[in-house]
Amino acid sequence: MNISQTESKSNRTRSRILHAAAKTFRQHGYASSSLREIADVAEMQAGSLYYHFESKDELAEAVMDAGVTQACQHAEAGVAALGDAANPLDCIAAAFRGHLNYLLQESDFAVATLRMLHQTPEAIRIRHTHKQRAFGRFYASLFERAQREGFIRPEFNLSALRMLLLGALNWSPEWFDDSGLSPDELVDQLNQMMQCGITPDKLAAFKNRDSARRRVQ
Amino acid sequence: MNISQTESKSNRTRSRILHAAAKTFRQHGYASSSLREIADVAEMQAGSLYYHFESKDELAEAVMDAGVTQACQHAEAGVAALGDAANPLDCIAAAFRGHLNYLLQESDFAVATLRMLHQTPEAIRIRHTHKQRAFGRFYASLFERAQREGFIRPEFNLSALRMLLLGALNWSPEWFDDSGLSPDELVDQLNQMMQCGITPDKLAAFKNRDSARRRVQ
DNA sequence: GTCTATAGGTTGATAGAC
DNA sequence: GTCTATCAACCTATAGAC
Repeated sequence: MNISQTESKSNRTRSRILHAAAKTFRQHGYASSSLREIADVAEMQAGSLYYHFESKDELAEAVMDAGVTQACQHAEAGVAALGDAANPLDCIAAAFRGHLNYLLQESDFAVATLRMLHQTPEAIRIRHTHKQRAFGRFYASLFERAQREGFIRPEFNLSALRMLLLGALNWSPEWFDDSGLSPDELVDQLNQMMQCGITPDKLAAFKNRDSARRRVQ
Repeated sequence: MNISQTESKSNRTRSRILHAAAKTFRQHGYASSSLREIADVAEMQAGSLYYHFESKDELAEAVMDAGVTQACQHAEAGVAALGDAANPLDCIAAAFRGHLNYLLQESDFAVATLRMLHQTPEAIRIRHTHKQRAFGRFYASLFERAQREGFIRPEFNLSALRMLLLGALNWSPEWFDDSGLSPDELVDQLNQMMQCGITPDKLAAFKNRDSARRRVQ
């Protein structure tokens, strides 16, 4: 009893520090965030952080780990909710929905992670890249299945396609607040563009034929 | 004569410092890049930087200004090369081509700018946001014309669409080196997805466009 | 214009009281 | 577990020699 209560208390403090760090790192990046500021947000003194974390680096890495893990979990949960019979494009769309709702609503962790990438010591960056790849493979398998089953045209380079789309997601926290859209509306736009393109078919086909002819003449 | 030679020498040194700063900021971000390191790359002593720049902030802002300006110029140049008769989707594709070729090949400035955004003092960030908006309006006008003329379906929120696509561009330096693609191949994938989507049924429409685009390069 | 030397301030981290 | 006090290292920026 005593032990579990003690652990629970310690864990809650640790969590409070992690949230404070994520918030601060998100706002100012890694190097510009001092332990004094993080401690201030967590309502403690800077020296006290060291009871829970060995160094600033360890704290940063813990935030980054949580950032990838949580983003991955939300994307996977989106797919899982669809059930087994879903078609591959719906799976990708659902992963984006889970991922983006998390990225835009809940998460200082994931956004802090994206913004800290090129500031942390190299050892951290290397380890983080490996963890990130596991997340990448999850998405890669969704795209591979979709292409294999004929839902994505064979000429697409799946790796490039995946990274372009993840880039669109990852960049969205930079501007989303000014857009006036809801996360779900934004995902709808992305999925529409991804699956059907932006042109009205017949009009585009017609105009394009036109402009092609004009240019070839 | 003397004056112009002096100015030329001074300008060349200034440029050397700017390039060193861009390279260093790109690699480590704003706060983690010390003036000593920048000076080292520029092959001078840290104190000497102050003859050319008043502060680290001014140096950072100069790099960021160059980053937006150059990216904007390359996007505009891509469109300008098309001539007046080009259709709106070709204009967007050409802007992406110019923009992305710059972002992936030439530029420490633009990438450093993207990575410094949330680390600089707020005054810099605010001024930079204003300059960035001018670039945004350039793209916005391309998309508005395309939608007005029927090349983009009316249900698309143009602002969201634009920012999603620019996010895909802005994120590409993070992974491009591992992709094995050329910048032009990457732009082709992006433009294909944007215009026709990734599913098989619209392939024919794009192939029509393809011959037109390739003549323009 | 560039150098060296250094002031003045902040940072990550440690030690010891409670 | 948290606090206060403090150290050593590093940073930006300045001053003055050349």
